Amino acid sequence: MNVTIKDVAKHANVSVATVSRVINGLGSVDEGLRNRVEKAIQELGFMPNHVARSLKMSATNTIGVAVSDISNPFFTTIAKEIENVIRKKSYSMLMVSTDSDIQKEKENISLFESKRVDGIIVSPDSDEIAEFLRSIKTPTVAIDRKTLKNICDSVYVDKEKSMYDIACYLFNKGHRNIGMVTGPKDLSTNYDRFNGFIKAHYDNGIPLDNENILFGKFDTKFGKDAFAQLFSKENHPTAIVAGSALIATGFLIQAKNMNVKIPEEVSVVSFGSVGLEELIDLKITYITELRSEIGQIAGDMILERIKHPDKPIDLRILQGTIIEGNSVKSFQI
Amino acid sequence: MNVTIKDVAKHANVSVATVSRVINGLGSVDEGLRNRVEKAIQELGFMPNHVARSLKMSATNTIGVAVSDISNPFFTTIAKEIENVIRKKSYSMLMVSTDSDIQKEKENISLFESKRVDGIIVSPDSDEIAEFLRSIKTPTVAIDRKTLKNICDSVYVDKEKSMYDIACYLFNKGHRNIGMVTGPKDLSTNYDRFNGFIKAHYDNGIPLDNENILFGKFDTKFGKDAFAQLFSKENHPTAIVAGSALIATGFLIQAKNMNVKIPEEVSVVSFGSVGLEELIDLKITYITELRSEIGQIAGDMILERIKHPDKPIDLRILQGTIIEGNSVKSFQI
DNA sequence: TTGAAAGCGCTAACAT
DNA sequence: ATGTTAGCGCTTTCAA
Repeated sequence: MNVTIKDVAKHANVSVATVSRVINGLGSVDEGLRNRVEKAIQELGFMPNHVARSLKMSATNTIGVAVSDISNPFFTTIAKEIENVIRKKSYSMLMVSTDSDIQKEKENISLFESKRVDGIIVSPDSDEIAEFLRSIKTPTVAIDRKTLKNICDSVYVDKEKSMYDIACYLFNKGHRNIGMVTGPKDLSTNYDRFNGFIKAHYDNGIPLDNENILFGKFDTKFGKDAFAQLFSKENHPTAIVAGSALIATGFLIQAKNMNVKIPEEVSVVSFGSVGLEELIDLKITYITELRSEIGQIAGDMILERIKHPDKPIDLRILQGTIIEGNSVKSFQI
Repeated sequence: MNVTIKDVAKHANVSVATVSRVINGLGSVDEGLRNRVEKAIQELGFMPNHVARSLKMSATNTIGVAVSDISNPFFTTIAKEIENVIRKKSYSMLMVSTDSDIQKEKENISLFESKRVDGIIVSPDSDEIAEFLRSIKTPTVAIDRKTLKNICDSVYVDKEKSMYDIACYLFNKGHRNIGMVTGPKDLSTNYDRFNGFIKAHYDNGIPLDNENILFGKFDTKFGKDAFAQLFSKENHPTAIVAGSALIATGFLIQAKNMNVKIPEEVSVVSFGSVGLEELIDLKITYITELRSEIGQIAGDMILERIKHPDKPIDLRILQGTIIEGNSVKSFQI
């Protein structure tokens, strides 16, 4: 049914070995033969079968990418960069959503292994996956997950440091009562934020009110609810840190609903750019997420790991930068 | 190096055929043997090699998805639905960005063919690709591209009808001078909008000012520029239709900059939800894009096509619905 | 420089 | 019910 290398060989009156050499540009082959073969390929419309090649070569030139939600902009930006990097080396990207379901996550990784992808890039939503990940032999890179740093190559922004920096930034502006609102408590990335928050308080000798720390979901609704809750407190924070741009957007909506002025009545800082400044006369101060960088590095790392399967675990910890807007009030000290 | 079916067979003291039967649950195999095989699989940590299976079966259980930008929310929402549909039938998704580059587009499709994907889903950015698409034998589904409807299975929202409906809606509200701002002129989806726009004018006997029609890019910046241009006209439109939510966002920003009140001074309607109403006290009237539906249908269609390669071309034309906000002023007639 | 042939891991037709 | 074996399309060693 499909044209094979054998058909080409017959048509060009050469051996399959010669055809293979021509296709791959390996070995030396006589000018005349080469032309005949190329003509035959043209005439028959031959396309090399990568499946057969993969079987023979034990390499599929495919990278599997498993993230919780392939429609989440954080991951799609990263995926785009990954694809951009690996395509240059003739790799393709197999993408799956794990829907934050640990079972699905394992199934997907197993599927990747069965499909014999050459490398896997993951951002697991639970640390349970760690031992499973340790058991697989396919090269793996973890993105945005500090907890896997001893298990496989990892690249992530140091969220503890990010939060630490933000808190210190606020302290420097004279704030002494600040809140933090972020995603699920059991995601390490939120635990990191939590640690940075605590450490900053400790290092600056500022007492910490536990009620100022709210874990929930990375979405607008939780941002709204959390803002209302924090702002309704007797002694409400003078500044609140949002664990994501969506949460920060929730803040803005709720602040508007409650007629609370930012930054006059409460300051806001976000993880990642909110990007609505042109629409709302307010530039939210934020710390960079480095999505593109993460994607690029993850792509580089997986290729590197495939090339050198036995080199020691590689680790790339990125540091975010605070981009100042006008959402933080400065107190006279 | 890797455990194969042969190793399992040896370890369990059976033939490879028996192992294969156990793995695939086909044919009948004695209870005792089955157990031995399963134990061997466990002990050796055997994972079936899908590459070999694919070669043998001439089926990879993989769908290739090629869109212009895998970080564009329109496509990622669709991709998510596609993956959701096909995973249930044990298919995986290979994703590539074509960056609106026709050359890359062809390369990607060729790559898909070489990788022997069982089906391809595309949303080409140029009609040039049509003849190329016609030449391939792999089952193909086109999304959001009316022009391919005679070449392969297609699913799209009828943008001509959408625009027609919007224009009529505005006429009914008493508008007689309306503008449209959309993406690239050479994208059929914009040509469709154009046609609907013209037809609505014609059918309603309303004269059309060509200067009211602006083609450009599907982004915020173009939205801003176009709004400024249209609104600066001597006799500016009383309503402007945005070809995408990003363009509409540009309108909002520029309206704010120019201190133009919506809908008092100019009405706005958008293709797709802008989704900022909570933040700006304005619900932009829009027509639905049906992203999820497109993705789901595309997934169904490609599976169906794979099952029945020779059935006649299938076509699913969806109709958007106008969701009324408060961005359109009603004139007394 | 070129070709013959083995073998990658699997499925399934055929034989037992 | 189970095993033997050919063959999917390719790469590559080895021999010529």
